[in-house]
Amino acid sequence: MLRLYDTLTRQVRDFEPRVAGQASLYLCGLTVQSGPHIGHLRSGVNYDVLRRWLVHSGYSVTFVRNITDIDDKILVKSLEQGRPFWAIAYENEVLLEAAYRSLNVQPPTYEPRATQCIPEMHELIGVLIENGHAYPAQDGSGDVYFSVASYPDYGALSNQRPDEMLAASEGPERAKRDPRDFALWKGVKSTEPQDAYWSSPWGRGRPGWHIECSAMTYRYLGPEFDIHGGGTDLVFPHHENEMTQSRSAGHPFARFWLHNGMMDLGGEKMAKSVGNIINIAAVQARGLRPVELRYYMLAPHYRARIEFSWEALEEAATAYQRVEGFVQRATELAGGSEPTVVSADFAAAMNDDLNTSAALAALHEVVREGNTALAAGDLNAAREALGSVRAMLGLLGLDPFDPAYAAGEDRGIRETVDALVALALQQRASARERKDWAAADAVRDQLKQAGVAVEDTPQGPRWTIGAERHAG
RNA sequence: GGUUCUGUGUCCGAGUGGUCAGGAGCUGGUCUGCAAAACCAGUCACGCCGGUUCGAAUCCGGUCGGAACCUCCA
Repeated sequence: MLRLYDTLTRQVRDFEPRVAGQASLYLCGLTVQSGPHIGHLRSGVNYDVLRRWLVHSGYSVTFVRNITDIDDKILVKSLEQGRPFWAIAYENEVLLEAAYRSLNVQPPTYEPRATQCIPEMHELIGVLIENGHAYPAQDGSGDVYFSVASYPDYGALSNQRPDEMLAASEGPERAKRDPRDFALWKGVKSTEPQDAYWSSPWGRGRPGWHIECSAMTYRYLGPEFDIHGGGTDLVFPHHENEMTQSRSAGHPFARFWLHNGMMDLGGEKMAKSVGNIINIAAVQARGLRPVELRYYMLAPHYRARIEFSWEALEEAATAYQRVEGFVQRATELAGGSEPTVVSADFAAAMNDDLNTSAALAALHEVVREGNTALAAGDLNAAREALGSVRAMLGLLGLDPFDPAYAAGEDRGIRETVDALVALALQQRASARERKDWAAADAVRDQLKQAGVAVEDTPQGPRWTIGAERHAG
């Protein structure tokens, strides 16, 4: 039985889906105002693992992850660059998709963009105005606000009392009745790109931030769905406001609220505005692979904060390589095995609020057993361990044989390298035969410099192309 | 001011009222011409002060430190 920590009730609860056998998930995706950094990608990886685990647990999963393709920052860039807002949004969306792919994050079932749901937003806002939860501004600005005072439970998700909150200040205070009221619809401003507006019953304008998610969840998942996820930084005001407006419209909304911890660097949340960001390209420039980054992100629990450091990432890479090494050697020696069953410890860990940290510990147990079997020549036991290890790796999206990680590997080149290395190893073998250790080691050292690591095994030498470590 | 999270061994990082986290590192051993990999053994712990308890790192109170949110944010 899967148990998940729910932010709203602030406790770990049994996951009971709305419809037996089905699970509906909504993840607040990114605002595509720039390329993603690894902090952004953490939520994608975390919820990808949740999704895989739900599928493994027998659920039919509908997973929606949105793209916010219009917001203040995108509009500012639009003006700065003299390009339509959608050009900027789409450019960054493409970068985001590439980053997800490199990390083996599966595409969601649906990936709506905020601007694709404008009619649904209008409908929702209309309902809220009708039932007295929202009001069009009286100053002719075209803004429509949600009235926080109309919803007694406001603050339930973030556990705050409205009277103790600092007043929100959403730009110039136009015509809010209460400073805590938030915009559902923003009327035209002469200072913004004029191609970023839609007509509406309240005049030309653009969406407020929170309404998009309420509209998209309703359209793709219905008035009630199982899990709503996002980073902890979204709890307030974004998720609080989403829940408030959807419930005010009569929708029960999310049954579970999941929030992942932040990726920090230098003691602060990784953020472009702080300037402490690391992206995938920087990781690769350091000689580390995306799959190793993914392992690093799954090593701690999803709700824990990660204080990023290269040292810790490199340690994680070493740990992953240990697992990877077993998978490769076991496959070579014991023959391939399709993924089989996960260990009981692994399943228990995953069911316990997705404790990937404990799950990885369970994985390493089986890897060690498999290595022991290989050392003892017990190929049956090794093959059994291999199947289990691959099953567990697959659920974490870390299987080294996953085609997602083979991208960019050119088979033709691989064969050429294979032949060249074989030639070099022949020379080394003959040097070893005449006990010319210096010559033999020279061959090995040169291969090493070229990025080819040679190991002698009872079955003869084997070689692997290691990730090139950074040189300082 | 309010809300929430957090402080574990050399490092990363789980967890539970009493019995092994796991990984990285280091030391010793096995194997190897040497290495590498692997295996075996060892290494090292719960911010501080009180309290509850037969027993607490795990519960409670206090205290010190760090972070997130209350403004755009994964």
